[in-house]
Amino acid sequence: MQNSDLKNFFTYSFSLDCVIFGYQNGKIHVLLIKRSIEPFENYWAIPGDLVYPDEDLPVAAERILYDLTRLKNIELHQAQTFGNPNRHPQGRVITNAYFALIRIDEFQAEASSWAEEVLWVPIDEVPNLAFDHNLIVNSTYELLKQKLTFEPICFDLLPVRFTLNEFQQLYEFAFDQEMDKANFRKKIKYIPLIAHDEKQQNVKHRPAKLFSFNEKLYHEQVKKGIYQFRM
Amino acid sequence: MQNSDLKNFFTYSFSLDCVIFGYQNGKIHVLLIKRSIEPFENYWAIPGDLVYPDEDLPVAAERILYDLTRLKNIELHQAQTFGNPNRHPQGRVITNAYFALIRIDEFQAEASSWAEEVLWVPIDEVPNLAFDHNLIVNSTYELLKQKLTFEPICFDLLPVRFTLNEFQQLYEFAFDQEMDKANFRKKIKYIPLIAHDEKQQNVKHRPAKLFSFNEKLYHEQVKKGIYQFRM
DNA sequence: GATAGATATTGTACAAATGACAATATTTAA
DNA sequence: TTAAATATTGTCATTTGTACAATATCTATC
Repeated sequence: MQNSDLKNFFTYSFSLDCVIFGYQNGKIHVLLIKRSIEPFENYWAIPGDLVYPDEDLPVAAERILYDLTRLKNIELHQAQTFGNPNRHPQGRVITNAYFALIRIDEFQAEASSWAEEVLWVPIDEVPNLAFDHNLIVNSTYELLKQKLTFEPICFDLLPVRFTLNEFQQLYEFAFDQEMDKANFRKKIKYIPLIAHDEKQQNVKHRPAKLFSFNEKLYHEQVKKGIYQFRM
Repeated sequence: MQNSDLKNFFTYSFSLDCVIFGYQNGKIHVLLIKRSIEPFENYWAIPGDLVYPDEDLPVAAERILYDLTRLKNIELHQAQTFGNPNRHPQGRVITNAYFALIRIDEFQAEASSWAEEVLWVPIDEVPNLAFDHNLIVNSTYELLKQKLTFEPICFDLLPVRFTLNEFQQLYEFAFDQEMDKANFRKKIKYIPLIAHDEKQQNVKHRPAKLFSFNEKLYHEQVKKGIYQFRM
């Protein structure tokens, strides 16, 4: 990109910021990067950058996340758009937040490009961030909590094959609500799960059966209108 | 705006489209305008236009809606952002949808600016629209239905004082589900309503009691955490 | 002012879902 | 073989949901 182009681009441009929520030890974290460039050099921020002129938003989300953190194969979901005219000190930059939920230990984040460091920080210990990124993180966290009720994104936080107890623990954490084991199993009766023959390994007690989310059946049922996910 | 500016602006710009849902005679409608300008001249579309470089999004939403339809004092809510690179034939235009819910008979929509006509069309009879506006309308309608479940925005669609039957009709339409009268009354048992002494007027049968939504009590209960609205 | 017509409002009985608690089953470790 | 640990299933009272019926109250008409 030439300098003159950059100038025009930057008087009115569109960026995309990724709020990556990571689950570990029963806690939700957010992935931050340290900026090595102006503006807000040396500030912590969420990974984000300008969208290319010919790039679709979901593609941009993946590219930007990979460029800055080397994370890939993560399903990103659209969140809110933030367009305050003063949110970026160098010009009008409207930004669209995308978010994802991952298990921290299944991925390896590495600083790349102009990201100097990466850091997982618990959601309730987020420091002062660059731009309006605190607003973006908080708003997106609220949205996440709502979406957990209506969309089966909780499975992003579980291993592909999980025990019903793991599922229940996640539920209890996400909705901050304890639940009886037997009753939890009744509650999820209609969620399309695949029961495998395989069992939990290396536990000092009766191993639990492993399940996985039946994504194909889920989409079929939703399409037919015979099922709507609700936690 | 000068011609050269316009050119740069238009190679990469940001617009805002308003999905205005209107309720009348037990049906949800969408407000359309007929475009008198290219591209998509003479096509029906939802009211939308470019956001000014210094304009915040909520302000732009109000301005654009007023410019094209003369509607004002309507509470607009942000919905999704649509950024497919080919969605606009003349360049890259990313657009952010905003939506609102109103009672059609309480407002007067009038074509203005480059809108040649305005039209309320039932949600299930929306014609082929300009750009990707069918996608925007459908996605936003899904979002609306989700929000109706968790937030008491349905009362925006009812008269301030309404009968339980009116309320039920709205429910049945919004969720596309018929319901027994007696059972509907049980279902809404915990929704904070004020029962007035006043009754329905000018009907040829036993008039129904009038109710209104107890917004004050609702907010108090939500604040205390003793109640969460759910339809 | 009595009665039919229309819709509002309330009641009942059964089915299904929920919640608290208990019982049984399967594995490891000793 | 038995204890320890957790998985899984079962029971029953309570609440909520559903279908249907009964009663109440108003208007219109004679």
